[in-house]
Amino acid sequence: MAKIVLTDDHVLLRNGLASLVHTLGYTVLFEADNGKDFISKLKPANLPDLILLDINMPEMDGYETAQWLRQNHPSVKVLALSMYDNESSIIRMLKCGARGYILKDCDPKELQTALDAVLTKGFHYSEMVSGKLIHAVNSLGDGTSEIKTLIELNEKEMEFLKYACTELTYKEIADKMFVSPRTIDSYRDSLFEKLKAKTRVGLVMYAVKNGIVRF
Amino acid sequence: MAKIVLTDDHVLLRNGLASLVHTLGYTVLFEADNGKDFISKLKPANLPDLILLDINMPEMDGYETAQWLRQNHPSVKVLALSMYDNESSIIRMLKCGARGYILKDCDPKELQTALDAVLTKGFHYSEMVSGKLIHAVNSLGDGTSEIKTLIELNEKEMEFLKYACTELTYKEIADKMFVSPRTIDSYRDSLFEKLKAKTRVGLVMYAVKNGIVRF
DNA sequence: CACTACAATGGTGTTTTCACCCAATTTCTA
DNA sequence: TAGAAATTGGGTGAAAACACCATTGTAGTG
Repeated sequence: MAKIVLTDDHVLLRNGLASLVHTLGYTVLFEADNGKDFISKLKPANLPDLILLDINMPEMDGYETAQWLRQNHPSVKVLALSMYDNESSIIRMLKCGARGYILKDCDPKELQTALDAVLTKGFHYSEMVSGKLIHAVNSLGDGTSEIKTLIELNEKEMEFLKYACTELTYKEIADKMFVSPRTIDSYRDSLFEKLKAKTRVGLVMYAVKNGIVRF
Repeated sequence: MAKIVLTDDHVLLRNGLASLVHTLGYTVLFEADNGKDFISKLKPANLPDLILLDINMPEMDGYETAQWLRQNHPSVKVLALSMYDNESSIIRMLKCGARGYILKDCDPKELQTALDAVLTKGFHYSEMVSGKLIHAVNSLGDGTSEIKTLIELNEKEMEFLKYACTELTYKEIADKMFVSPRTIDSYRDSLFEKLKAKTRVGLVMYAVKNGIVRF
């Protein structure tokens, strides 16, 4: 009987998952509100077989948690759970070590399929969330290899992107980040290219879609 | 034994709600994916006592559904369910006839309290979702009265706001809406004032927070 | 009817954003 | 170790966004 942990900041959804997981014959080892909570509740002597991991959470999100798991307890399989099916989140999560990726509004049957697949086969790519990824998955290898097409944002760009979602002007953002306004221009321009955006609004919508800003 | 209907586009969350509602001793009459689905499944001969209604849904959202219910079946009590606790959503939902408003990440106990309160007392204001509203609720009256502080957006402003969340320039938006660019300026300025925003990014973030744009 | 309110529009000017070209320094890498 | 790539920064000009003020027409209201 496989042991499963649920990590999601939405208690009610967790409840739904718990009952479903229970009826599927698995054991819910425990539930956690976020990555930090999960780590604090984890007992190395009684590791779960699988963790159902939400991406957008306060304190410590799904990406960080998955990475931590890969480094500290690689035997625990990660099945990512997300609100939206945008390609970059999926790839990023898979890159962090997730064995599969399902949507919160999926059918319970699909969750069951995914759970079974990850536990038995070790992964679940399904029809890869509305047909995305077909081109990217091929170059995925063993799960630790790099993905070239992935959108990588460095620390600075990430920080800038968050500020870009506020009403601060670029000059004000420059002050906050202790760099010159020209540098901010560079950050913006490189993000425009990476995210295929043309305006600041495009950046904001990208950040929203990818859970980079919480609201 | 009260009859309850669950309307939410997230199947898993609905599952959680269903099991919880069930253990609380209530009957789940049926579940629906969105407002349209709800209306099609509703049988006038067997009306529910209460509907747990999500706000952000495709096809027909919580606001529309609540309004439809108030006009067609006012005896059905509405308990709104939302992701985020921003004041305007709450007020708007209450104005559409909701008897209470709880968050998706609330504690199951709070849901129980809210359900019981709405079914017995007819309403549930709790600590009003993180202390907001204390000033607005006083002027609420019987639930059908107008609220002055409410943010009302007309059709044009709504349409503009959606376009503002794209990478279109104001000029292009003007073309799409068949008005002059000056008129777009007006829409923008009135939104700035209503939404207390200073920049287009502020408008976008408002739209995101309030589920005016889906992503 | 006069008065008010509001939606649509225009003019003008400032600030912010964006595009394009370029340079110095560091860091990575072949 | 030489060259490529990334990081930070600069200048300029055009386009977009924003502020403020004013006019017209229309709908509603006392």
